[in-house]
Amino acid sequence: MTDDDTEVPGLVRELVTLSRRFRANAERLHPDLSFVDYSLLSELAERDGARAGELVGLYGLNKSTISRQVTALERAGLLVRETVPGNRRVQLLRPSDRGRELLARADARMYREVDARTAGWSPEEVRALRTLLARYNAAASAVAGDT
Amino acid sequence: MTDDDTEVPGLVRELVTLSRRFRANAERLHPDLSFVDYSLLSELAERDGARAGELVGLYGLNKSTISRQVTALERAGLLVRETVPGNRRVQLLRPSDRGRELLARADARMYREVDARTAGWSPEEVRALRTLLARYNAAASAVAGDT
DNA sequence: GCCACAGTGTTGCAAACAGCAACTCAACGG
DNA sequence: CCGTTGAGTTGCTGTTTGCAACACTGTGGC
Repeated sequence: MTDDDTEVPGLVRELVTLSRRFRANAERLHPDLSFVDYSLLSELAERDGARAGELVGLYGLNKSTISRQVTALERAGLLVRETVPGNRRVQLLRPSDRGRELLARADARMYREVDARTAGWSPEEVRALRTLLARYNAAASAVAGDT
Repeated sequence: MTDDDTEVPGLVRELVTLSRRFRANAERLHPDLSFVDYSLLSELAERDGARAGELVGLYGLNKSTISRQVTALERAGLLVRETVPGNRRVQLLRPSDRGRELLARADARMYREVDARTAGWSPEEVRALRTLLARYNAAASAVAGDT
């Protein structure tokens, strides 16, 4: 589009590196809660309950994948399913107390890690990265159209 | 550790969302070259050759994982191994012509995608995201100490 | 020169992660 | 009542990853 095109290849490389690395790193940071489990619980806690379909849309995964991961979390006692009164097809997913507990511990480690990596950054820079990533992620949902 | 701490949780969530989503999206964008293959070829092309151990360090993966992925790429004819004269232990990995060809196609799609997602951004914003991510990734290597 | 040791990569095994297609069950519209 | 759509689940398969054990190369005593 404009002449910021020269930035795009570099941006792609950073996005790829981050994506491939972040998961492995998270596994090391909190071995008791896998990256997948962490991401799901984190999302459910943030939204205070969500349906499986929303998670499918959010991560662009197949519904069978989400179904299995939810089942695993439930069996591990980290999440509970609530049936919505008016509609027996959908189920509201919510982290259990134990789930919140593990999530809080994992969160603490993640925050410490990101803190460490952004040590020496100005508050504005941290904020800018968060804001720009948020915009990018939001655009992602729109572009992909993966509902 | 200043009062930008309030930004960190939000930043973590964006990083998680991006990491979990980006891979699935890349698979859809260029089905002929998996995300894993793309990341490796991209890195090899950029550095114009690298050793397996460097890739291990870069992505924080187990060396067996890299070994297998390199083997797969070689069998697919997308990469060649060169033995370094002075040292028969190491091998220099390089994308083959066919590898570069597929990489170029995948790159084109990735660039288009990122372009689309950053449509409406100012050049400075795109540049800022790239720069901040680059700094974050660079810090990652340092913090993790994963050599 | 030989032998322990460190470096580099490979392989056997097992687990987590993911997609596709076929299925069940619930809701809705005639 | 029946066809259709929506929401999840399950069988099957393939990929991605880690760990431990291995093979082979180079290096440094001795």
